[in-house]
Amino acid sequence: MISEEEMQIWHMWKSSYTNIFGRVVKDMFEQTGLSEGDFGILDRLDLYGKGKLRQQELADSMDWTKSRLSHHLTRMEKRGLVLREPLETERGVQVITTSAGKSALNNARPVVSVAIREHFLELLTEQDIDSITNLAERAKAKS
Amino acid sequence: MISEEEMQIWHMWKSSYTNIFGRVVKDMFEQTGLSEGDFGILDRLDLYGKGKLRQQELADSMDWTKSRLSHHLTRMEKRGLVLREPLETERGVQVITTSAGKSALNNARPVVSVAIREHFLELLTEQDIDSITNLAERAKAKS
DNA sequence: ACCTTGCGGTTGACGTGTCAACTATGATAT
DNA sequence: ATATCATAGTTGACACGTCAACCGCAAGGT
Repeated sequence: MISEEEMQIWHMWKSSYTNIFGRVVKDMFEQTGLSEGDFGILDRLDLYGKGKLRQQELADSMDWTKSRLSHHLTRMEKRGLVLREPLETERGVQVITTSAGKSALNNARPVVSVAIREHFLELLTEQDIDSITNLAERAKAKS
Repeated sequence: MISEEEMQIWHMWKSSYTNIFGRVVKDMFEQTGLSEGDFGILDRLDLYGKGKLRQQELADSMDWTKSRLSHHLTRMEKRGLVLREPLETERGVQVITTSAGKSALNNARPVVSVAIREHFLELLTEQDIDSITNLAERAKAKS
């Protein structure tokens, strides 16, 4: 069993995340039309693959299941942000950023920066950063 | 703009939450068949209303929109966990926990405790608890 | 050659959330 | 009494995620 105080910690932790993350995502969506997922995908295509990546690599780098990615790409393809092309050398699919995707990404970068700074980084003390770093370490090790 | 390190903090923070929260939710669902939302609703009905609550109060206490709650209750009603009854004295709807709902809740409490302890509390130092508390304060103030 | 295995990806069903539009009803002002 | 307004709740469309079942294709073993 868990004490009332411990349960409070849990609730505070959840609501902090929900609030902050929600604000960042909302700003981004309102100002750029991109969701977190959209941004993550375009970002990785740009950084790791200069605009192209194999679907499976992409899924791995985002820690997403192939199903989740497949669904998401279907939606993004419909909006003209990316397109899919079969690989010639081996089986599998290349995901390619369209020019619309590129400009959406470039558009979004500064917006995302500002939102993260304003809604998240601004709130953090040095100690918080320590905690976040350490907790991330311990949380990852578990998996 | 944001430095590489700052972006790392953001990513670490997101993935810690996703990992930990995901583990808790998964344990709960696998062992009790309840989602976070289900549990939250049944919990509040029990604590604040001895099994009954007006829909709007419930929504407020969970920080959910009425729409979100309405959708969720529709699903829970279908599964026999709660039922809805119009108020006689005023307009509005009473949400009532069924006996199936009650036993699901009692069933779930210890499971939730264990999961939160194992996946979350175990990972925390005193300093982390401080940080969580303070950040929650600052994150709430903003809204 | 044939069969199995595993990888890469898609699909459909369903739970979850948001948003905007809608209905209905109580409260308030004139 | 009537018009207006706010509150309570529902609904439909759609984005997002998970899960399990499925398809197609390479690689290896026999």
